[in-house]
Amino acid sequence: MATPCSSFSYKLIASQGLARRGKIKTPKGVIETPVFMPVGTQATVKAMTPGFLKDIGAQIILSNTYHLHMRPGERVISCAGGLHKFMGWEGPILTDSGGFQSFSLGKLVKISDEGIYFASHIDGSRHMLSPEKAIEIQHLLDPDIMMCLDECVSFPSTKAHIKDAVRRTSMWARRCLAARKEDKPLFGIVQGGVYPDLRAESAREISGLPFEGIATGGLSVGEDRSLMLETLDATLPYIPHEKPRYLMGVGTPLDIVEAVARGIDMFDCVLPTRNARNGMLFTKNGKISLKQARYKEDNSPPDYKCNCYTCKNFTLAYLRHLFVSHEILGSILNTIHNLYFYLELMSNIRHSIEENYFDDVKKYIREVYND
RNA sequence: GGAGGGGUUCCCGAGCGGUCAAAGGGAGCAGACUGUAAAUCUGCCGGCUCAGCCUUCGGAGGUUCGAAUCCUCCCCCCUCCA
Repeated sequence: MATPCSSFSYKLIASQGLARRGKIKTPKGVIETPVFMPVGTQATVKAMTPGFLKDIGAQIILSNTYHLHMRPGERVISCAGGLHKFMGWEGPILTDSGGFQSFSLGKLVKISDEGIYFASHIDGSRHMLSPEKAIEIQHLLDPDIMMCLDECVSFPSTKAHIKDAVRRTSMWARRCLAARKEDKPLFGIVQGGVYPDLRAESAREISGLPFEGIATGGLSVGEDRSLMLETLDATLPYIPHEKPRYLMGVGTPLDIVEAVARGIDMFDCVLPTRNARNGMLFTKNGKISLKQARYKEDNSPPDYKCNCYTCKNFTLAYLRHLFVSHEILGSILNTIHNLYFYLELMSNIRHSIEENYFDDVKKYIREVYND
């Protein structure tokens, strides 16, 4: 299918089973997939400098329309020359639409066909995000990939409620397409809760529209892993092979491996960065909680096999001390490590698909991260 | 020497006759975190043979059906006056 954005393309270069190894071309560079996108909601990946991100191999980061609209406002960013210049990150950026905030902001939100009504989480002021507005803001932010405004529904929800969210998400998808300018890649988002028929319906509708990529949203919102994977299985057959497929907001190392095995190309998740700030490290031997007393005098690195700056230079005893003392450096070092772990995992996944041993990676992660 | 204030569970600190194993912080311990209202949130935090019992509110006596709370003496600490 022809796409309206000549500067954007997806190329499949290898596969193993349903798992895909590909390349996404953007004006800001090529993205090797499967890819993990660190989350930088407020035009910053918390506790990281753009330089650190580059050093550990981040290819693309995610930012957020709702948050940047509230503060500092898209005009400030546009005036600064766009999001890349504003935040000092030269690589590709994907901006989420703010649809997820209809889920996460809970009581501060009201939804109608027109759009999402927010009471600002900052000062309580009233705002409305319509599909057209979400696209307009994103154009001003000037990312490399824009996301459609969707309605992300919490779990569990009634089928009627989800059916309505699917209907609205499809309608908004068309309106987003109508509002976007030809040169800016735009991804559609599939909803449908955990109902296979609604997922299929949503996937067919969204896939029938001329998006550059197709995202699956509304998962990992409370349902357990097996249900999430069943839902993915019910969704992916309806999503075209020639476009990148993005599973939004996912997930744990095991979630990612399972989703790659089903043909997902792109991920983003707050876990490595948030959990780092909360004293939890991902390692090749499983999770480490720095607040545990057992690490008080442990002078080993978090992970002997890890080559990140943190593991090469610091001990668990020190990292625990920083965490317990609420020292800023703790957040920085933990975030460097966790993102390095995620990005290295993705690199291993990519290599394993090319060399046909992805099953080994899958098996290994299942053993270490099976909770 | 005189006048006043105070000693509470690891620490700070409320309580001022029963509803007190004793508010609230902190520390400690454990858990959660999935398109970030998150450097956040939750639980535990005297002991036990644990729907009950035992030991605790500077110490020793006493009043009372009942005391961390009232009385007496003693031991410490702080402020002011000589």
